[in-house]
Amino acid sequence: MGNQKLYKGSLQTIILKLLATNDKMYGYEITQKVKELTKGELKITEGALYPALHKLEADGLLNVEVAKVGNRLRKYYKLTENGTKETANKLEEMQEFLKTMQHLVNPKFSLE
Amino acid sequence: MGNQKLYKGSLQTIILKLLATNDKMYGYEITQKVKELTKGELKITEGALYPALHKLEADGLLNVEVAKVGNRLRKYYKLTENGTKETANKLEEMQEFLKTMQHLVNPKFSLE
DNA sequence: ATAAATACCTAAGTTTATTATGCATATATT
DNA sequence: AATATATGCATAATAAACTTAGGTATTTAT
Repeated sequence: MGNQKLYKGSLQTIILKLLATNDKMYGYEITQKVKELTKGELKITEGALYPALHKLEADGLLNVEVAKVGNRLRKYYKLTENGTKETANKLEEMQEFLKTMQHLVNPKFSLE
Repeated sequence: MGNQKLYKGSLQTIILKLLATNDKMYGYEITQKVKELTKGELKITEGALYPALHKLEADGLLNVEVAKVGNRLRKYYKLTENGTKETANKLEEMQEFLKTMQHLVNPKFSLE
């Protein structure tokens, strides 16, 4: 597993992008999806995830809908209208960041 | 300018990479070089830079050599042998991070 | 039975940066 | 000549975003 600390600052963007692709997801599902998509390279800890979800909800970017599956709770999160807009912004910023960083650390293989 | 907070965690790698390319540099020069290379997208603050340089030196990855230019001091930093090894590691981690992130936020344009 | 997986959560502490200062010399502008 | 900007170093207080460690409870696999 690579250097986890490089991912600092990108958690919100990752969550928003997943919800843009998957419509609605619950917390545990997000951790599993990220693990799967990154082949174990990135493991979202719950101590980071849940506060992040609560903040996104407080900021009006996510809606929550509680579901009961068997005897257990699930909280499904979904993008609000504002959340969809903000996702586009954050993805653009992320793309610019990745391009800049790629250029910085390896000019030969820059994306532009 | 994009989202500065995405760069959190990558400062050490950026410094090491610059020193791998430019042999020796002083602090202020690093801030200017980064601004130039990123076309103003990333501005290294001095409050982040100097403590980072001191830490890299304390960790034995950099050597410092003081020079006097006119009446003003410059502290030239240079990779140690260990620093060169660590730079290679950190650049590999960075490449993996960038690839993973690219894949996460935009699977279509993934680098592999 | 017991362990591991699923599912939520919070609090203390750490890391890494930003913001705000401070000091001093050199150069450009009014 | 006075003032602002650029060069060059540095630290301290604060903030942001995590990790680590802990808690509760249900479901499935061993």
